[in-house]
Amino acid sequence: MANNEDKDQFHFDPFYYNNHELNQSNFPLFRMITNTSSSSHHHQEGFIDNNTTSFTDCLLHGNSMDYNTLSRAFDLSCSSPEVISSSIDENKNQLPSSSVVGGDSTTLNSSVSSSSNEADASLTEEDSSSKSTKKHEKQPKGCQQEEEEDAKSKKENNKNKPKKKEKKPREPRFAFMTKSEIDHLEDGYRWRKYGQKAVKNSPYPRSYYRCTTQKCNVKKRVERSYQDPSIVITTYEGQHNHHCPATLRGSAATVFASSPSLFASTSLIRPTSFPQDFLSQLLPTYTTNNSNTHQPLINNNNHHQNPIFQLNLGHNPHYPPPPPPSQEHQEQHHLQFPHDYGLLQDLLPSFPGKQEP
DNA sequence: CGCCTTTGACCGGCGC
DNA sequence: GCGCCGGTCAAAGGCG
Repeated sequence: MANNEDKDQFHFDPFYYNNHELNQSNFPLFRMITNTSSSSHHHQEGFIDNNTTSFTDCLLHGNSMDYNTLSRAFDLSCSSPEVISSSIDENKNQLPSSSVVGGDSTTLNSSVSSSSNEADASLTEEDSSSKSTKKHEKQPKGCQQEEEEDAKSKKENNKNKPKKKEKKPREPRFAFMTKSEIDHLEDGYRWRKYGQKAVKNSPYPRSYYRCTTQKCNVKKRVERSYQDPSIVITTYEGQHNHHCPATLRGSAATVFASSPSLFASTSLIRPTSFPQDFLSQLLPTYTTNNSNTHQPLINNNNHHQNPIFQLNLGHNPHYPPPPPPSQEHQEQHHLQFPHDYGLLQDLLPSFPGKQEP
C-alpha cells in the first residue's frame, strides 16, 4: 500500500508515522523521542534533531516563540470557526511541519504523540448525516419517523451536493501512543466497540470505538504498533460534548474526582479542565510507580518542570484533547499525554513561552 | 434485559 | 472500471 503510505505522509496520519517511521526519524519535524535506557525498547534513536529549526524545537527548547507566533505559524485562529475550518485545508498542506511532542531531547524517555488535523468539527453534522443516510438505506426497517425524515432530507441534500468536490469531512484527530499491555485503555469515558479491522502490514488489528454517550460522536481507534507491540496507538476523533462519566473506577478521572485540588493550579485558566490538566500533575505518579518495569515516560528536565507536550492540530480552539488513559493498569503503561498545542501554555505553566513566575 | 463485543458484509475513496 | 483498503454497519451472541 505504498500509495496510501504516501498519501498518509501528507495527511500526517499518526498511524502511518508510528508504523513506518518509528525508528527512522526521517520526518524532520516529527520525531519519536525514545528512551535509550528503557529495558524493553529497541528504539535507540530518534531524538530531536538539533539542527531542526521547528515548532518542535521551540517547544522543546523554549526558543523565543510565543503563542501568537505559533498560532500564526499554523495559520490558526482560536476564535472563529470559519477560520478554523478554512485553516484546515491550509494546514493540511502544512501538516508535515507541525507536530512533535517531547521534552528535553537529552533526557526524555519514550514518548510519542501526534495529532492529525483532518477536518473541522463544525462539519461533524454533515459527516454523521451522510452516515445516517447510509444507515437508513441499508436498514429501512425499524427506523423511527424522525430519523426517516432526517434521512430523507439528508438524502436530498446529498443528491444536490456535488459528490466529488466536497470531501467527507473528518473530525480533528488526536493520536498518542502508550506503552501498555492492554489495548483499550480506560480513559474515563464509556466506549462501545463498533468494529475491528485487520491492518495492512500489521499483525495487530485496529479496533474502532465510539463514545456511548448520546449525541457524542467521538470515536477512537486503537491499534498496536507492529514495530513495537508494547506500544498502543490511540487516536481520538472528535470532541466530547459531555463530561466524563462518573462511573469510573481507578481511572485517572477518579483521581480527578477525588482530588480536585490537583487541578487547582491549572484549572484557573481553563475552568472546564480536561484530563491533561491533571495529567501533568499525575505524571509523577505514573512514572514512578512503574519504575520496576519501565523507565519513566518523561523525565523532568532542566527546561520544564513537567515536560509533557502535545500538539493538537485539530484547529478547534475548544477541542479538548482526549482524556488520558487511566491507570487501572498503570504500572504497565507508559503514557503519552496529549495536549492541544494551543492549550499548552494554558495547561502547562511550565510550557516554554509562558514562564511560570 | 440491557449493554457490550464479535465479525462478516458493505460502502466510499483512491490509485492504477 | 477494477481492486484494494479503511471505516462503518448491524446481526448474532455473550455476559452480568
